[in-house]
Amino acid sequence: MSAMAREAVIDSRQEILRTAARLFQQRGYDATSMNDVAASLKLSKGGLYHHFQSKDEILFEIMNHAMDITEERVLGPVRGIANPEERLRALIRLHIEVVLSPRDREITVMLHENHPLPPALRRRINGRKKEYIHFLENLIAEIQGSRRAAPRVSPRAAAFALLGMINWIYQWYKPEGELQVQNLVPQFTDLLFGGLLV
Amino acid sequence: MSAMAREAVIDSRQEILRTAARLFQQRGYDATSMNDVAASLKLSKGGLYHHFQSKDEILFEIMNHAMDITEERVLGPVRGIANPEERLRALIRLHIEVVLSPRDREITVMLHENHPLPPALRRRINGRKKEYIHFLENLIAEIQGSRRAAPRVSPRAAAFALLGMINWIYQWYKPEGELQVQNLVPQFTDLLFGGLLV
DNA sequence: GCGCAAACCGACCGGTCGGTCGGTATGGGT
DNA sequence: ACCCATACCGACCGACCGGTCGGTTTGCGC
Repeated sequence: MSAMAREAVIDSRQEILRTAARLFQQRGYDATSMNDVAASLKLSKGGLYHHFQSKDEILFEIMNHAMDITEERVLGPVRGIANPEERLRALIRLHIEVVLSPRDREITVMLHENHPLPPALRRRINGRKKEYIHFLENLIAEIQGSRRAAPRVSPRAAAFALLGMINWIYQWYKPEGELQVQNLVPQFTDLLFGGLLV
Repeated sequence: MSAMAREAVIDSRQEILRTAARLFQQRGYDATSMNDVAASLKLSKGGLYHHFQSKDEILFEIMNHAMDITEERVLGPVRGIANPEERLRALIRLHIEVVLSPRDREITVMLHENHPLPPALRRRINGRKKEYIHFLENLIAEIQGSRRAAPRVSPRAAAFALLGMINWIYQWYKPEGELQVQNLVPQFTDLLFGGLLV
């Protein structure tokens, strides 16, 4: 197989994943049939099954890609920042931007559709999620460690709280609403660092 | 119809809803068939349809009941508290307890399954959710208003952040994990009021 | 102990689902 | 010009879905 043909395969697989992710996000995974996905790509269902073995595989690849995006666009840039507090501020901003990016529907699919994945595949996704949580937990511990007294909030609880704040956004966010991404980032950052009353 | 018979009807409807909520939470709404629900109740599918017109109706009643529970067990007790800060502290505790209560599976079904609801019914549930958000937003504004300087975090952003922190818990909470409800409540409360470093 | 409505059963319906398969079109390499 | 892997089509499958319906059982009121 030539290099060009190999890349064409990768391209068409990724185009399928992008379209499927869009449909899964809009209608939900169970409510979207393989026929729907195929038709959106101007493809027959048989043609679609030439590229993927099963609906499960498509969902898994979407979620795996979502974790790739997270590592590339959140963890990657953040690792280069020396100051821990600035590192966390950047992580909050980048994570929010990824969740709200209209281009990356894979993220919200991953956040919402974990039930339908077969257990073996779900464990692999959960493993990658746990890496992210540990990174965040250690980062928070590092920031807190520089203070003299032991903080009242454990790094683990703070990490889950922050993830909840951010990952829940897709449930209520409206692009036309009064709370836009540019207000959201500083407010969530201030809240995490200083609480309600700062 | 006698009073006893009328209550029996209500009872059997609520027993169906309880069982359906348990199954919907465990397997997901779409992945649970009416046959599954009927079989769990030792009922035929026809018998189940004697009590409910459609699967949609069951889901709607579960979510409506979830909002009833929230108003009864969170908003109700909280309204009697005069001090705004104490009111918010109680709301956080009660809301977390309701989300984590193994008895009230309706709550997590409501949090997770909004897509499958027909638009008309979904609007009714969303209306009730918005009332809760406004209550929380006004409460936060009241607390912040007692301070001299204008806070950096708007009541709206803080309300959504708090809801995200709490409503996301069902995604990661394990009863056997190290983060139990009795640690969770004070830590989330401290975080909201004072941030990471307090 | 009879009447009657409510509760329930089980067979059934049309439709859709994820997935399969034999066959055809296509286009780059030689 | 021909080869052949790859891409793709479209008819088809068995299972199961939500929902219906005619008929039977059940149990309370009188």
